Amino acid sequence: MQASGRVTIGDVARTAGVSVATVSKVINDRYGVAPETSARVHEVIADLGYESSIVARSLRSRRTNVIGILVAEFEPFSTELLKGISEAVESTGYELLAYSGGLRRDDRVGWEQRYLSRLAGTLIDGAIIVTPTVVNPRNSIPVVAVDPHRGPSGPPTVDSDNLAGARAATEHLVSLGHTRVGFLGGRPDLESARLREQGYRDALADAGIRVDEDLVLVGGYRPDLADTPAHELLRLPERPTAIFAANDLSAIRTIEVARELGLRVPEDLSVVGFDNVPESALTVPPLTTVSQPIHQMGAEALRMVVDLIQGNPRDPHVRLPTELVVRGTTRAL
Amino acid sequence: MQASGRVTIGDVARTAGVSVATVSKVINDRYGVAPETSARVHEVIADLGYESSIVARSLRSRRTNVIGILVAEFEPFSTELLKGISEAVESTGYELLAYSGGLRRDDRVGWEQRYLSRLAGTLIDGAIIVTPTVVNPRNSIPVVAVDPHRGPSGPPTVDSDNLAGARAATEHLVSLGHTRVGFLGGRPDLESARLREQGYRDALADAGIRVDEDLVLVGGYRPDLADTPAHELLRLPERPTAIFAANDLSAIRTIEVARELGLRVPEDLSVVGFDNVPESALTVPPLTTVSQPIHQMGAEALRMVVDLIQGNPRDPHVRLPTELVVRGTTRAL
DNA sequence: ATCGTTGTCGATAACGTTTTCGACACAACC
DNA sequence: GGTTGTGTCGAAAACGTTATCGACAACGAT
Repeated sequence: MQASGRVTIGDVARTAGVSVATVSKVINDRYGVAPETSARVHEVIADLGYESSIVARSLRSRRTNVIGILVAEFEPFSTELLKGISEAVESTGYELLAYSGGLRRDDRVGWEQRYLSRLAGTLIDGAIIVTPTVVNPRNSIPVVAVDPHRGPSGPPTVDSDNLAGARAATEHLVSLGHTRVGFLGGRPDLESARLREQGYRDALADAGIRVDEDLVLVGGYRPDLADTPAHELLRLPERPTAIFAANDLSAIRTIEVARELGLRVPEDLSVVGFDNVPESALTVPPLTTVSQPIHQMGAEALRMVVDLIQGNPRDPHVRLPTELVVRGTTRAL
Repeated sequence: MQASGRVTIGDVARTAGVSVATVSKVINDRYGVAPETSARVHEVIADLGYESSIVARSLRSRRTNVIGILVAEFEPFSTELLKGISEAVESTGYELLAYSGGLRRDDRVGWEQRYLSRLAGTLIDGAIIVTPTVVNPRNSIPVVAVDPHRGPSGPPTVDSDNLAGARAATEHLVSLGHTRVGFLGGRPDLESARLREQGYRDALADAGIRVDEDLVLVGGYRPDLADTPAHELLRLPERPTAIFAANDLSAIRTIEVARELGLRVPEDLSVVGFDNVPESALTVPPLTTVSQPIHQMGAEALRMVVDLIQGNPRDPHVRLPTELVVRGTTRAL
């Protein structure tokens, strides 16, 4: 009978000869419906292939069993995170909804609040926001941020030890004899980018190497935003012999730029990345990088948001260790 | 004033001193509202940080500008696809919503229809379903499937040339002198798995090698489902000297199993995968595999579903080429 | 017989939005 | 001064669901 495709609860009710209220009770296992009635309704539901609309359901009752993952874009980091989250969700009974608006180049700021407003209070019970700039603590639903971590008073956060990782990467280059080490930065509004730069500076300072500010450029964690600074670094009169890029995508782009300029990696230029996304192993030679346990970070974020939803008390900050992975793009000077 | 977190259109209306209808018109640029009123409402919207709820909006009007990507699980293939889709969506004005229910081990069948019923007609304008078993053509919204392709009469589909790819993989092994080549199959309900097995058989037949049915086992595209058949193959009295696994995840698991059994790859066993997901480069040595242009497949799927939504006439079947990528896990006998 | 209890069911009001349509004021026309 | 337009607005219905609460019947206990 269903007029236009969709089978509604009304269709089920009509077919089964009961009211929509009763059908709703059957679906949600509410008390107060006779066994035979329930059986009949179940039968009709199976017959018609009815599935309740998430949308209508969530509009009415503030509970959907869906956790939202809000990302600006599906790039390697956020999809790795997604894999970790997906593995961890299996046993929880929650469903996953990863959302990404079609962002224009210019409104890449403030998307977090916008997405949250559009989905929260209705579609999702909790959210994991990936690399948000600002996250408003006074939200209706629990929110966990991945990346920012501005001290113990900040919002619930999962991140990794960016400072130690960047330090290790830079120390690795220094130990190979590099003294002119360039830094291609990340998104300036992110704490992780700040910490990675800090680790770079700390390591150089410890080694007694003065930081040449010409060698410290700002990128944005995206290949297209790495292009200009990479060119700039590699065209310097006194070219750096090594570059530490703030994430793998930038490092990969740096290698490409180096190739375009006729430089060999690692013979003429050593490159280190950060993240250890699977793509980092695809370059030739494979990229030396700092590994973040991204899957584990995703799993932690999921556990945290579930705990917050269910009201379980817990430490709202998790920081996981990083580790240097030496592969093929670094070499002694 | 907002009582419980969420700012609704009602709050905006009250604050601006107009009706909700007027606010709605302002938001949607409908005709019939005075410029000054519009300006005032816009101001209030900015002040209150109002964002219309996707849920309520989509419940009422059958148009959301959101495209759903329905997956059983966020594993490497579907997330690669997601990246391709995400790149292609930028210019279209659509938003992306990737959905994955928390599937239990046993209800991995029929999830496509279930997800579709829950989201379609309401939340999303069109859907891309990744490796569905059945896809009902009589749906309310346009649906593009990635993977199945049962002839020109099937539903709109994007896939790759599985047959040629599997053929190339097997021929590669044969050309290296392998005659006992095992096949670790994929999800039996998928056309791609069928075709990959067919390509394997064809190549062996062409080479004049009889197919030993003991060497053809069924897996399921997942590491856990590859475990048993991998063990089985490698414990055979007459062990195969090479294994062609129907996807990279299975191939990677096969390598691990081989290691556990004390076999060296590629010295004692050559392994070829299928897909060329980034993870395939992470193994040591990196995996020889058949490359599918997954990003491009995602982009094609997106273009197709957008065309279908907008009613543009187009060929509902796209098949992209595959290519053998020889890396480190294969060696001459 | 009456009363409370228990079990079953359905009307109905929300949830936040869009859309339709009628109300109203005002200007312009004959 | 009536009639017709034109511009602006709001009341109300609708979307598909859940939650509340009252109606009703059957039944056992007084």
